[in-house]
Amino acid sequence: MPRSEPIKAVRGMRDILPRERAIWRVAEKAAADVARSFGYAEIVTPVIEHAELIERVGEDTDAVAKELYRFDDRGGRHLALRPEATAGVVRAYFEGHLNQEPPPARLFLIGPMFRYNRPQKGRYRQFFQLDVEAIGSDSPALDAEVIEIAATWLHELGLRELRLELNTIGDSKCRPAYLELLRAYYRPLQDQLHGDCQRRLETNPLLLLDCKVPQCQPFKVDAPRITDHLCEECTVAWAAVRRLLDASGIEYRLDPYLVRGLDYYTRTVFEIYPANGEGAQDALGGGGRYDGLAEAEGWPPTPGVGFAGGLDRVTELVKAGGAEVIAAPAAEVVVLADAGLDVAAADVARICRTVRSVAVDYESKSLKAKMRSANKLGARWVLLLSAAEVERRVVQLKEMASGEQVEVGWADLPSHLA
RNA sequence: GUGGCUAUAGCUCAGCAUGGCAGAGCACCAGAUUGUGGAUCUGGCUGUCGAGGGUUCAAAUCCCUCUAGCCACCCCA
Repeated sequence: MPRSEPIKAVRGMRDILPRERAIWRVAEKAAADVARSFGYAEIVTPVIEHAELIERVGEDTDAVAKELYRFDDRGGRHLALRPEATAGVVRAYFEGHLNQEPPPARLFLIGPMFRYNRPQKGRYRQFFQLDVEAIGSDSPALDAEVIEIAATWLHELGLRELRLELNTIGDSKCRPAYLELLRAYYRPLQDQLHGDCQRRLETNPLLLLDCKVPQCQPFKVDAPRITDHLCEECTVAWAAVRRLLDASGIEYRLDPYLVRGLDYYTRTVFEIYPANGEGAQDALGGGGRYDGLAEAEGWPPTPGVGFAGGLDRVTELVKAGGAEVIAAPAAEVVVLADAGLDVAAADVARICRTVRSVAVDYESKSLKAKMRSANKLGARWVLLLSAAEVERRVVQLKEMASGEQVEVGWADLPSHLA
């Protein structure tokens, strides 16, 4: 019989198998617990959004320009798989009338994001993020709060050796003038910049500071710094964020070259890395303030600040840190019945299920083989069932760890397993 | 998107320079042990050698294309 190639997972997509799922559950639970402890409520938004929502919000960023999953549906709508969560959460904030509630709306979301880039370890086309957003307030205290949530989450997971990079990129009041200064500084040097940077000089000069191409590095040192050209409000906010972080004991490093690829960010920007990680795909999270986003989406101007952390990388790091997350056995009790006793086995399992997770071994194998399987699965007890025992409504209850075995009536099983 | 490395049993890999019967360990199955797991011993099963094409009497081995994984760049989570 001709066999065709088995169908494999799509490039860049991966399965989280049961044994890995345990560590993910720990990371997700810590995320939800920490977010809730700061008064953040969970929200779920669609994976699919109008392409325009995504595109309006970050035209010149790689995530949108080169890595967006775009497609048209059967109705001819131009759609996209979300590459990040903020745009959708802000949309939901207005559509769900959360702007009618006392500001700020404190929200968190855990879910998959999609970017069409070249897969590598720690970089997948579908990846999972914890997203935390505080929408409706321009208080710099919320910038610090969001950072504290991020730091607390990672700390809870045992990740202590971290580096928090912090910067401000001004706002619509002071940034335009600064960008002109930056352009004026770089224009005479244009020929010496690499291709992308030459183009960005006019479209998005802030990205010049973030460039890592060697030939562009020498010019950064003398480039004008935004922190020297902030407006009054931004100066005050910048000082407040740092004061609050200092008070909370969170260490950070000022990085004048840290900018965000997305256009809607204002003022605070930050990224979190493992302290000693020299690898490339190692950013654990990042975020910042996006006071221009709501307006870019066509909603009333509304400030906001948020954080996105990568679950894939965080779980990887927790694992690498040697944290033992032992997956609980799929079933605590396994029923091993002789052939033809499936109905009785299911009955017994049903009784036990009131107090323990129970699986029945329906395979036609020797008892020895079934014992081996139960042992491998990590079962705490096995129940042995023969025709004669079914007749008498009893089972042999064996505790695996001690090897002790007793005969128990079916009705008494729950109390023996409690 | 650019450059490089890799792909052989369910898993980890050897075999490939110099073409000549498809291998090992682990896992799995069975027995040693007459319904009873873990340790040990014995035996057994398992393959389109990633896919497609080319060279050759002969290809896992040499050549080309594709696909996928990994590494660096890039980007970021």
